[in-house]
Formats: sequence, C-alpha cells, structure tokens
Amino acid sequence: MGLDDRKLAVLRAIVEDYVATQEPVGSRALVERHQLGVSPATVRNDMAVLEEEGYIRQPHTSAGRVPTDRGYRLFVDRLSRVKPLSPAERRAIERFLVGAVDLDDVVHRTVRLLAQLTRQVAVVQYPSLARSSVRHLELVPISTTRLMLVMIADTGRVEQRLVELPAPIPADHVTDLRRLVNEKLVGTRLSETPPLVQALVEESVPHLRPAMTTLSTVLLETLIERHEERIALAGTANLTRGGLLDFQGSLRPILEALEEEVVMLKLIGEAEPSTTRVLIGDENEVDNLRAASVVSTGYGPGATSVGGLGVLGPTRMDYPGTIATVRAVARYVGELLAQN
Amino acid sequence: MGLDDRKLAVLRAIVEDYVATQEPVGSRALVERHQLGVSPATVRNDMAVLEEEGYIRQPHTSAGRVPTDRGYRLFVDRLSRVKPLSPAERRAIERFLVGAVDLDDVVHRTVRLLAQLTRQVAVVQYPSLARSSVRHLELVPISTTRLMLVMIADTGRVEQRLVELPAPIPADHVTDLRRLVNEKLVGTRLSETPPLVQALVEESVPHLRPAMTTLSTVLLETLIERHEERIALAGTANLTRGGLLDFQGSLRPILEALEEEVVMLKLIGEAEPSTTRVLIGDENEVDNLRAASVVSTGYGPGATSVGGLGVLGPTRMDYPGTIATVRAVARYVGELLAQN
DNA sequence: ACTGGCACTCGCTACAGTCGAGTGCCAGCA
DNA sequence: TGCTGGCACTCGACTGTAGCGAGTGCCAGT
Repeated sequence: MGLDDRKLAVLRAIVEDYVATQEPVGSRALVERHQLGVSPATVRNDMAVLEEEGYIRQPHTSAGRVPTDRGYRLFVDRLSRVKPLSPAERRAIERFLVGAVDLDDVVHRTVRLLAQLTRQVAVVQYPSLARSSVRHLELVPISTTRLMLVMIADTGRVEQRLVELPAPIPADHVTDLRRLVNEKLVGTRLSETPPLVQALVEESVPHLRPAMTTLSTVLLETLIERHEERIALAGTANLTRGGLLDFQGSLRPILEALEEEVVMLKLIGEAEPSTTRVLIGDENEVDNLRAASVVSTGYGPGATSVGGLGVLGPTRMDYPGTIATVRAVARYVGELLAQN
Repeated sequence: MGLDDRKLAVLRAIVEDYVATQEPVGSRALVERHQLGVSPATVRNDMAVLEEEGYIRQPHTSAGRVPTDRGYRLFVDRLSRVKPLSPAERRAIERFLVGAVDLDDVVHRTVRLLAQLTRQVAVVQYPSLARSSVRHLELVPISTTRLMLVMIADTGRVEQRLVELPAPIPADHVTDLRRLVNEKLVGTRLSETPPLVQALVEESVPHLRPAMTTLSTVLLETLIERHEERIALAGTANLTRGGLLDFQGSLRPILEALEEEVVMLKLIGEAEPSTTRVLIGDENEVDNLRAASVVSTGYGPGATSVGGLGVLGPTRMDYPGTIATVRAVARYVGELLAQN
C-alpha cells in the first residue's frame, strides 16, 4: 500500500507539531498550522490510513495522533529536510573548542557543548585505543620492583599502569627496557601489536627477560586485549525536560543504562565519520532504552573514525536539528584532532 | 527549653520509622513499634513539644509527623547509634578494591562501590594535584615545535599537556630540559612549586631559555594555578528510588548540581580523613541541593587527606549506615593508596 | 504526670455529571 | 473518484459531593 505525497506531508506535519508541542495533534490543528490545502475531514481519512499502516497512533480514542517509532523512522529516512546550523551555533562550536589544553579537555568540552546545543544527554567516546598507534612508551621507576608504564597514543590519549616486577631491577636495565619497547612498538597500531610484543619477549637478552615478560603481560592484558574504552557524559539534567512525559514516567532505566559504559559504547562506537546513525525507540537493542532515541556518528582526524559521539533523548526529539548538530560537532572535533 | 530523654527517644523513633517507611509516622504506630512504655496520648504531647521546637512537622493537619532538617541534625549529632558494617559489606569492599590496575581504576571502582553500598549517588574526588608531589616529568617530542609534557604525581595521577614551543628544538635539548625539570621538581609538592619553576627559568642557559619559559608557563598555568581537580560520579539512577517523593518531585536541580564539578568539589573536598561531614538539606549552601543531604569525608594514604569522597541522597536517608559506609570506604581507599 | 475518651480536621477515594476535543462515517458535490 | 461539511459518538479531563479513616488536640479522671 503506497502512501501518496499528501499522506507523507500529513505525517511530516504530525511529527513536526508533536515534537514542538508535545501534545497529540488533531486534524483541525493540523490544517490550521500547515498549508495542506485540504479540509480536516480529508486529513482524518489520511490519518486513518497512516494509523492502519502503523506510522501513528491514538493515545486515547478522543485524542489526537502521535507518531509511532515506525513513524519517526519514516520521517527521518524520507521526510526530514536538513536543518542547517545557525551561525550562532557555528560560532558556539568554534568558541567552545578552541583553547583546549589536552585530550581530556577536548573530550569534556565536546560533551558539554553537545549537551548544550542539543539540550539532551551527550556521550563522547575517548579515541579508541584499538584504533590508536603508539607514540611513546615511558617507564618510570617507582621502587626497585615497581615501574609505572605510561603509554602515549597518537590520538593524545595517555594511559598508565603499575607494573610489579618479579625481581628488583637496576636503573640502567630500565633504560634498556624503555629503549627496546619504544624501538619495537612506536608507530604501530595497538590492534596489531600482540605479535610484536611477543617477539620482544623472545628476543630479549636473558637478564632483561623476566622484567620484559611481566611488562609484556601488562601491555597485552590491560592495554590491548581489554582495550580500555572510555566515555564522557553530560547533560543528564536534560532528561527532566518535558517533565516525565517522555520516558514514560521513569528516568531510572535511562540513568541505569547511561552508567553502563559497555552499553553506551555499543550505542555510539560503531559508525564512520561520514555516516550518522539514528536509533529510534524500539530499534534499540537495550531494553532500558526502548523509550529513547540515539543519534550518533564517528569522529576522527581523517576519514576513518577513532571514536564515536552522540546524543540520547526522547523518541520525540528534533531529529533534523539533532542530526545536524551531532555531525557538525563531530566534524569540528575531527579537525581539532587532525591539528595535533 | 530542655528536651527530656523520652522526647529524644520519640524523635529518634520518628526519624528511624520515617526513614524506613517513607511515610509520616503517627503516635499509635510509634508506640506499637517501639518500646516507649507510654500511651499514644503521651507521645502526642511530646510530639507537640518537638513540633514547637522545630524538630518535626506535619505535612497536613491529619497526617503523622515528619522530621525537619533540624530534627535530622539533632538525630545525627546526639541520637544515632553507630551502625557497624556487616561482614558482607566488609567483604564487598575488599573484593571490590583489589585488582585495580591504576588510579583511574581505583577511583572508578570506589565510586561504584560507594553507590552500590549506600544505594545513593556517590562522588569521589581524584587525589588533589595541589596536595600531590611530583614523581616524574616526561617530555615527549611530537614534532620539532611541540612537546607533550606528562606529569606523574606520587598519588598516581598522570596529567598531560601539549606544549607549543616558540622555535624548533633539537632532540638533545629536549633531553636537557627533561633532566633539568626533573632534577629541580621531583619530590616537591605542587603547591610549593611556583618559585622553583621560576628559578628554573632564570637559571637556564640561554639556548634553552625560550623553551624553558614556555614550559614553565604551561606548568604554572595549567597544572598548578588552576589545579585541575576531577571527580567521578556513580549511582545517579539511585536518585529515582523513592519515586519522586524525595527531592520534592524534580530531579532536575540535583542532576544539574551533580554536573557542576566545582559545586561537587566544594561539597566533598574539605574534610580530613578522621572527620565525617554531614550536611542536611537546608544547611547546604547550594540552592539546588536544598532537598538533599551530603555525607562526606577525606581520604588519603596517611592522616592527611589527598581528596574527598561522599554520597548524596535525600534528607530522608539512613544516616548512621551511610556514615559508617563512607568512613569504611575512605579508610580502605587510603590503605590502597598507601601501598603504592 | 500519665491515660482513655471524644470531637474535630482534612486528605484520599469513589462516584456522578458536564464539557469539549477529536474521531468515524455518510451523503453530497466537483 | 476524491474531497468536503455535517453529525453522532467516544472518552479523557475536570468539577463537585460524600463518606472514610488516620491522626490530632484537648480534657477530665486517676
């Protein structure tokens, strides 16, 4: 059953009105506020079809219509017109991101900016270690049997781990270790590192071997295998806008999901910079987020993504605006990273 | 006007019952559930006095009594009996904190543990840089005009900053710089560092001077002056327990306050490890938190605190239990830090 | 000084009635 | 065939009333 142009226009109008007013929209109001050129009765007929097809529904018999998840999906895919950012927004983005002193700062500023512009919850993934390469490895002696291993990645991420050595080790051995690991590993992607680390242990001279073995274990286990992904959150207070109407009355499941880093990573950590992913309500695999929508994309210095970012909000959100903002912010962050 | 022992016992009973049931408590219920040895009528007289003195109040004329902030204060100061941790809780704390791989991990585990045990929002401040001393400074060349400065503090904190040099600098100069700053600064407290950094610039040989000047600026401005404090949060979903009855219906102000790092730092970043601070409702200077209570303390490897931690919840909280848990967690974290 | 008894208050719930927004359907018209 | 105006109908939201019951304050009695 095809939907003709007018029916699509009706759906678009319903989505736009409902997003704006947060109230079920009736046929009369619709023809008043949009130039549809037909009477309310005609609109009602169209609405009946749209409802039959599952794009809209009635909360109660005597109420107006509300888009369903499927309706939003159609809207996003075929009906929404791109909404260019306002100059003010562009300026806000630029102003916000200059002057960041380090990666942490970049990520924090970004996530706050995104929350502020979209007025929703923002999530930013730190540049993924798996997609970073090693810029430098530093070994700092803490005691004779303890080293602090600091890894600096080309994305600016810095990770540190405590290494408990099996036996005391003199300072010049530490220097040797440092030289060796840097020679072998600098410049390699972390995801390709394991065989190199393995080789490092096997090739090492006997007196360094025990220390090198422990060091490699730490490297492999805590940095590479369970590659430590991280995220930053902001704007949770925005969940309370629309006073409990969104999210069917309880923020609890949303707040719980937001605290699960693994869940959030899965949500935002997939897309390439060029694509924007929109997950609407039910499409979400996380049960706790069945009442929410997520708009996410990747960011990176070039065409490949080093991390994801996005926002989470009620299914009743301004998709075109949100998508535009998420894209713009991701692009700016990518440029910022490219400068380093 | 003095409150005799029985009136205090009545207040204690009211607080305990209200905290447990979340419902205004009447005179009949009180005598049934506590061994007060008097009749409801007598309790009513006592209640009238307590109300006159501002320790309890009636939500409506025909309802039971509810403690006021002042009532909770009296309860916390004079009436609560210390509640020892259950063995299960002790075990949970130990289990949770072993196996942390680095400081970030310690902080994250701690904040989650605290949220889980108290079933409220937990806040943990990272060890304050101002109260840390320098363990090592590393300079990693990014390009000929860019260095990454990595500072490792004795508390395990690692901070990095990008340094844009005024002119290209050869590799051996970087080595010199690294040696110089480490010689002068390792072991000093960050709060005492400024004159040393100043001296470093003045004493440096001419060909290092420009680079050293920039480096010192970064050190002073971004690490020392606005000493970067950080916090970790967990358990925001716990705010939704007690379904909107706490926090007078809106989580918004609470969520907003939680996102303001400055606010949270002020709340939890004061006390010494030995003392526990309890701020009840109105006592809170932050307007957004007038409906909440905060229990906080300091933690550190020794007797002085390097950071604060605490929990935030409704004024109607289990103070004795929360205080005990916060103290215990702080002690364990202190021990953990002392081991490094 | 405490207690039992009693009148009183007032929030909560249930129920009935009204209002109005919005619908579905149908006959008529281009 | 497709659109429109008209009309009966539905049902949620709101209002007002009444009864219930938890809880209180007060008072006279022990």
